[in-house]
Amino acid sequence: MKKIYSSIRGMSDFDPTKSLAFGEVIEKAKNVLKVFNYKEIILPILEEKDLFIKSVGETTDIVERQMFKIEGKDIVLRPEGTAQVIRYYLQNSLHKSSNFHKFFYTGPMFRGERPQKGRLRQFHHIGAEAIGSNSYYLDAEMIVLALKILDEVGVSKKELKINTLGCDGDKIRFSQYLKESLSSKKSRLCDDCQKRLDRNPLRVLDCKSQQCRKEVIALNLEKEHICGDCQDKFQNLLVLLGDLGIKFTYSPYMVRGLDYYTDTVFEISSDKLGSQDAIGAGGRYNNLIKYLGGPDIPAIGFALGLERIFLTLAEKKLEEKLDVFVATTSQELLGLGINILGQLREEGLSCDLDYCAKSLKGQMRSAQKKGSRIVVILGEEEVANNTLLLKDMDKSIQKTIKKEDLTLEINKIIKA
RNA sequence: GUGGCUAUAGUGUAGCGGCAGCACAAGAGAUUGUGGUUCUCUUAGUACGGGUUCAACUCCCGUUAGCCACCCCA
Repeated sequence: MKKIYSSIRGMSDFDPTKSLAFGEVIEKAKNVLKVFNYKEIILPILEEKDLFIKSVGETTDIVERQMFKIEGKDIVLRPEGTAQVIRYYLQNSLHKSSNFHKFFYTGPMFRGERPQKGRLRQFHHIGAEAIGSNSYYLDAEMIVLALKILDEVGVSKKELKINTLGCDGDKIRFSQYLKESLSSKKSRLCDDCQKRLDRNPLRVLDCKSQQCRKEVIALNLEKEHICGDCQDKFQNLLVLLGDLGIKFTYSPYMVRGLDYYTDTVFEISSDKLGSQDAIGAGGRYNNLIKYLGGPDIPAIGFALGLERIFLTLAEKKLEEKLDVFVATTSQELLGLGINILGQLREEGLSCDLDYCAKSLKGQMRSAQKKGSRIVVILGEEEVANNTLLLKDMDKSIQKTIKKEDLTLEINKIIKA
């Protein structure tokens, strides 16, 4: 038996129906982004590995074991977009051209995880970044924008979770505190958390294990680890969101897994997704630009997972209907048929004919299957009289027209 | 990355250690230039590679892919 190649693990094909839905979602999202004045940038799929080590974090799973490397080079397939946008921003010294920028991007991202529903090795993000302001009004805009996009594309049920991690100083202090206060109880934490305590103590906070949760609650954490400024800002943001009518859940134990996040973090989830329930997430990354060698400029962004968005959408029967199908009574007339197609396509009408030598009956069947609104029938009789037979498929009526009236008559039917 | 489950025409599904069925879809046709309903016919399958056995789609191992939970994240 001949070998049939299959796609690479975790990388799926989009069939015509999915592609149509994909295009529709992207288009709707882009319209919202445009209304919010975000500018699209299209960036390469390959980046220097070090960019992600420095931004996402050396000890994160993404960097430690999920990146696809180009053999023999320090180049990887991008696992996410934020670091890349900042790379672009700094490379072009955009802070010198204006003190505030809004960008968005869409495209494939790559992470070598074990695939599951809602978790692919090649998946698609649509992400937005706003660079140059630390205002909580901007935080609110970001959240409103993410929700608005999801509304527009038809994700009805979703939950917004929000938290603040505090500024860099807060994060360091709090990590230290957790390390110290939990070290005596280390043996009671799950295996994962014992490791986390050394490497990334904040992650212990959102562990799902009952035992770890108990220990975290026992610490009786207030928000004292967050400095006054950050607390005020966060409070203001929550009030503002309330005023804007945004429903949210304050999730004090939510910690995002990418090192660059600071202050406000949020996540939007759906209960239709099973284990991989986050359809979008984002937050501030006020230190990233400085950390990547640029000036001290605050920024915030989010990313939505397109495949996960699709999973939440009820499967719609999306079909592209054909305006006109051209049927001929013999193969010899195909040349004339093709001329007609050319004429119709100039008018922007979608049309097609049969290349498989089907009988007229067969052609009618396939016209019907393609959802054709109109069938143009071309036979010897029509050729002799310089006419065409025009059939309205919905009404099941047909009439003979003069060849030169073709587009006129078709438009009459379509616009009726 | 860890543990587990699954794999049968294009799709959805039966079945059995001894001839692989069904439905839908697809193609052809039903007095010859016309679609949808109906009827007839046709095409098409045990994911891949090994092993056990007289005999494997069935049992075992491996590979690949998908799924579930964990992990991670969008």
